[in-house]
Amino acid sequence: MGVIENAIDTIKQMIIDGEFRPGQKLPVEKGLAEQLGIARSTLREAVRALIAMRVLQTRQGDGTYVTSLSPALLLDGMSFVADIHLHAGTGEFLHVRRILEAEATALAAARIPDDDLVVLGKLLDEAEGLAAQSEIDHGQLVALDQDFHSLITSHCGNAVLAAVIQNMSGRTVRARIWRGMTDPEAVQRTLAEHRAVYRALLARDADRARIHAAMHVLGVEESLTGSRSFGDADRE
Amino acid sequence: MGVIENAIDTIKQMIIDGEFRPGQKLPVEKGLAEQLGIARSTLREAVRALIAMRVLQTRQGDGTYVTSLSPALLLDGMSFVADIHLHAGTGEFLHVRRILEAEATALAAARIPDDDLVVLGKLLDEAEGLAAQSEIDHGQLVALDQDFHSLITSHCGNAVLAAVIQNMSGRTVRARIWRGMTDPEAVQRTLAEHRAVYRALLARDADRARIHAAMHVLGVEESLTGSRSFGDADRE
DNA sequence: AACTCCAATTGATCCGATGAATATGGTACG
DNA sequence: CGTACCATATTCATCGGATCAATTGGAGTT
Repeated sequence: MGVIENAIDTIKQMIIDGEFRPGQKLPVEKGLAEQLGIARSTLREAVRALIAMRVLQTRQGDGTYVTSLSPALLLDGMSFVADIHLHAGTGEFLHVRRILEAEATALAAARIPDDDLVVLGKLLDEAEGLAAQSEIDHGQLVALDQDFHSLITSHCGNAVLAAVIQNMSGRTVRARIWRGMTDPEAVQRTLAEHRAVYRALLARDADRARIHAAMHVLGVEESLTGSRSFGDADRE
Repeated sequence: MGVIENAIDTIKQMIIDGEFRPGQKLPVEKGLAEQLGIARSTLREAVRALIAMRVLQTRQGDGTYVTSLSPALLLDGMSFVADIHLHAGTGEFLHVRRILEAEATALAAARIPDDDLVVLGKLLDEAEGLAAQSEIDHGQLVALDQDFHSLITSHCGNAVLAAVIQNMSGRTVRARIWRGMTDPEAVQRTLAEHRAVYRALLARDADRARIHAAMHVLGVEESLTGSRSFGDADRE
């Protein structure tokens, strides 16, 4: 095994063993490099790999720190995977999201506080107001859509589940979905589905919430795979 | 934004744009560094980050290549996330796995070829033979368990779904589950659940397969969260 | 006590050199 | 002509040091 891979594993293990704890500051580069018996540039490459995994974080002039290591943080590299597979695998990612989001929405039905139900209602109102305009601001709709879904899933009681869903459709995918909705009717249908989910949550009805959430994502899936209007059909 | 982050994004974008395709060889380090206007060591740190994401791969003496970029490859960094959260978040990961594996098993009921059903049966026979010994080889059981589950989920018809499940319970988690089964009765129960899933698949009964798969993972969840026999209860 | 400013600390970036692994092309042999 | 072997060039791996830039913390001032 290479020196760098070795250093990466050593640092990882030190974290797993609790020698370095979340939020803790690591020794200075020179010191840590000597401790591991490697050159400073080599250590930097190892550190850089761990930064990419969101395990470490550096602040120039200050030091290198272990991140919070929260699932949400560590799993957010997944959105890049979703983005890079825009061409072929979008449907597969959405399928996973459908399975998880249906379940998370059902779980949230029993847990979401009344306050946040009010917020959801306001998000819906805002989105519907936006969609009624002659010039639809798709960027704003994407943001509202993201807020709506993540507010719900954040109350499913499982941080890992919420994080996976969040990253399952990356920002690029989500933006593309809404951008593809040139048909005003599709926008209306999507908003109606959102409201159906909202009503099920209001009624604290987990089963209805699950079904409406699944239906909603399924509608998105079909609008993407059904109508090949995205210019990617040329590749196998 | 830092020079390195810039380089990482540039290379990513070149891949997304198709300038660098899967399997393709990148320019030599010195050349690419000059092209991006950065020093070679800086480029190496960027490349190292992309290697950690499984986007690039280097072969000393040969060159740097773009990987296949398959979802299975890109998502396999997730298992590290699962491993690092052994202490607190195991239950949450298993919950996600339960949701996904139930669905994947149901999907596989209609798709798994007869040949692989035969293989599944053999895996079960082997595991049961192993469990009947006086000295149980837990390592071997873990391997068979992994083969059993991944053979099923690989036939769910969705590579992303299969990859996420595969990584949802990392090797460390899985090993720990089996190691925790000091009670021979628990081993027998687990094997019985495996066989129930197998029978449902044989009958091509998606609903039964889904329920038995969910039941199986749930049993594992409860054996972990119910009996705090893993020495991690000292941390909050 | 609060503020300003400077110096030490620390990561960011660059550079050049050497080592190690691989591929390639040529050469000798069958 | 084809194959096996070998020398060499190519390329990544690792190293050590130099300089730049950002942050911090304390000295000095008000």
